[in-house]
Amino acid sequence: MSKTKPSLPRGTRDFGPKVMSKRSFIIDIIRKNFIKYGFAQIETPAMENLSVLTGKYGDEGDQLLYKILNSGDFLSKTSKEDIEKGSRHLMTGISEKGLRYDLTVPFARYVVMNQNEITFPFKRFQIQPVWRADRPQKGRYREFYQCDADIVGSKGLWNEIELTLLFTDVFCDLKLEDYIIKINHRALLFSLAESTGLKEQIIPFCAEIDKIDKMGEDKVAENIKAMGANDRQINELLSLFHENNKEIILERLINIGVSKKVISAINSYFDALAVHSNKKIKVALDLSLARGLSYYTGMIFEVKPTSVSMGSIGGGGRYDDLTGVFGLKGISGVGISFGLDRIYDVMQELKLFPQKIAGRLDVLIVHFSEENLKHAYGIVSGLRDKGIKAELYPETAKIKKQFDYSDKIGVPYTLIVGDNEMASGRYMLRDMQTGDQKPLKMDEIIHRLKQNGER
RNA sequence: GUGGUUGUAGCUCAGUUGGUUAGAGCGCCGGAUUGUGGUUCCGGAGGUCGCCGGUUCGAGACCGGUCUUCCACCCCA
Repeated sequence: MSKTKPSLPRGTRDFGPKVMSKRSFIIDIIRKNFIKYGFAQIETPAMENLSVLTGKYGDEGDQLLYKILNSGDFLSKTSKEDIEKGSRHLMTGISEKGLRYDLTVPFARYVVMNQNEITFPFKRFQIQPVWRADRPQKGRYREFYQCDADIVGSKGLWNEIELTLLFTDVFCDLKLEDYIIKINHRALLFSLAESTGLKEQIIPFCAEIDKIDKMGEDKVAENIKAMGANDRQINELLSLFHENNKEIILERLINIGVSKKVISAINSYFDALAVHSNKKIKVALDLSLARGLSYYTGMIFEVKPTSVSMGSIGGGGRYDDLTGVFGLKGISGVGISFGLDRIYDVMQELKLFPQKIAGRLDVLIVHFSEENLKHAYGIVSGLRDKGIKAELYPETAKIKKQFDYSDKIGVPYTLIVGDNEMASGRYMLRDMQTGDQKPLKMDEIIHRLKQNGER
């Protein structure tokens, strides 16, 4: 067999122990909060049938789907004509499965397939990787984790409020403060498009105003004009974006035809959040927020870091009829998603990871001789039985080498087992940070290590 | 998918208009130090210059392709 140079597909990564402990730090906080809010965990397969995935993410989304070649002689049922018709047509004959693109659509499929067992409202969370055949950049990967929480089968506004609080709690626990939750409502966007005379071009219209931050409003105004809006309509639109007072904005939106029901929902939403004044809720109405995913129908959310150049680190919204395409009508849902990999990148850039993320060990036992080593067998087990993460240096080696190892793995304490210790029954516990060491009895050692482990 | 950009030791990078045996710092290994790590000193290992092909007497350097990195579109977590 010829030797191959090891390599990884573009946009995918290995996670070593150091990175993994930081990723786990984030995941643990997200999971803990999901559970605190009463969500139940599920998992779905990495691959789904293409019939489930295609057509749910718009044309661009479909192109970003990873498709899996059929097994066996996948060309046997194709003809020359199929090949001549192009890869798009050919694909339908040779590929029936694809890697999931997000967690929401597989969840919708799950809900429909398990509708008889599910009690609504159903709250589920899911933390799994998704795959997109995108071109990688910073903060953009081909394999990345999403952490989703959705509530289906309930139209109550409390769900939106609760998810906003969930966003807030997670970022608070992460000590990530440089972010803003932007919210908007599809109905507002729709009315804006209508009053700008672009009712029929709602999607391109949204795509344009979504770019105001990036391209500036002059350029966007120009593009909207090219779509057919007149100067008066454009000025009207821009003046709305210039308005900072939320009440005035909402009032003007009523004037352009947004239903009072939607406006009062938005008002109730902000009022309810104001009640939770003990939390620092960083939420703002942003009329330019559009979001791409085509299935949102109500309120939409996006979490943007404010001091780091990075795309959104979370998002979500309400979808009234996601399960409809799978044959289950009338199930409304709302959900949010945390982008684990981007949260990691932001926290890394802002140096927000705690200095001491729980290490893999509480204590390492070092020794001077074969006899010491054997004597220590019982000590490690004893410590482990007490719930202490303990390791025994597994072979005789120079004590210097063993301390060197302790240093590198960053263990907070070493326990020294030598002839003196064996004779006295008191073992030398060394604090690797300060260098202080003291001969202690076993129960004192356990007490000390447990205290340190809980910190 | 379109356009650009990057690649030299484990890491960060030097390497003149193409010219002997490709360098540094950090890290790594060993020793100074046979019951004590982080400092210091001494010694050592480590490179098919991303990969394939071409031009040339001669390529790390030039050309083509490919993979990878990052960036701008597109889109998005």
